[in-house]
Amino acid sequence: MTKDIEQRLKSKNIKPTAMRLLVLDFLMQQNTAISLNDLEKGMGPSDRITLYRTLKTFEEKGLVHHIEDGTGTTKYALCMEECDDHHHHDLHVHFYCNNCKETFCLPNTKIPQISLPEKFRSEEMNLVIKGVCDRCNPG
Amino acid sequence: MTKDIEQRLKSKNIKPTAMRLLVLDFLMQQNTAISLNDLEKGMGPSDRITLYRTLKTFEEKGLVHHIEDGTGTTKYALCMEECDDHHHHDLHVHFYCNNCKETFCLPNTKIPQISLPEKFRSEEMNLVIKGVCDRCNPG
DNA sequence: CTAACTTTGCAATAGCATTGCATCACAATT
DNA sequence: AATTGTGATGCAATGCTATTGCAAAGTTAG
Ligand SMILES: [Mn+2]
Ligand SMILES: [Mn+2]
Ligand SMILES: [Zn+2]
Ligand SMILES: [Zn+2]
Repeated sequence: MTKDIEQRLKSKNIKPTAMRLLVLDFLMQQNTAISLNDLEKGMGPSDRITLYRTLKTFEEKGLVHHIEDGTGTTKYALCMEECDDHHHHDLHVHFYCNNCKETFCLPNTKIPQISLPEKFRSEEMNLVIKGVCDRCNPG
Repeated sequence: MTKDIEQRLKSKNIKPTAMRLLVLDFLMQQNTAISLNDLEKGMGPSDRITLYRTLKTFEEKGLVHHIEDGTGTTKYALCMEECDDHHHHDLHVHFYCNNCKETFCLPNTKIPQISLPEKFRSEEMNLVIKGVCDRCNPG
């Protein structure tokens, strides 16, 4: 149902254009975080910059979040929490597989509370764990 | 004492060239992590690429570690733990100040143990906290 | 001194992120 | 229905950082 997708955009105050419907549809099919390149290759022929700005818009509106996994290439994934245009609260851990080079959201693995030194105030946290993912692990 | 610095290089199996002595000296004067640009500006006139490779060498030998703080620019800082050419164990937290834009090592703030989902195996961890640093915090 | 190896400097390239601007699509207004 | 304003899109250009190739200079061992 494209209605679903359209509704999801509207609920985040994003105008549901054709391009945006396609991008969101594509994002919903992923089970790993993807790069702008991945998006470009995965979609039909479309302008890279428009895709870039679509992702930016989605992020601003709290529909996707970006992940800096240490590869130098920003990855994007749908938000699972109730993010909005004012706050992202992605306190889940991200995982980068050294073997298959995929980046995962681990929505059920939360970043624990950290007690910082005196007078440091935390506003955001980003924890990336690198290793071998479930699919690449034998056994 | 330049002898000190020289010894520190030798103990990590790094040949103490003039350039490397200067770079290490500079690094030891910092109390935040610095970028290649910072290094270039902070040093006398010197070749950017040589500085880049010097940092790479230092990192390979376990003298410095790099930090991806999410700004897109890699930062470097001296290792405090007993890293060697085979293993970095920087399980401390890094902090990026949204106000002064500096990146800090918090050597006394360790990354807690995280229990990952079934079959995910951890090899490295990187936790960056963003917020306001002690120097930028009133009170 | 010579030969082998390492470090340095300069030039070039590769990648990704980001911006400017003109055009297009759409929806509200008259 | 024509007008007009706003946002979305497409294309070109740029900026910035990381990275590599190669030749010159420096260092060390025999
Ligand atoms: Mn995520
Ligand atoms: Mn550190
Ligand atoms: Zn994997
Ligand atoms: Zn600060």
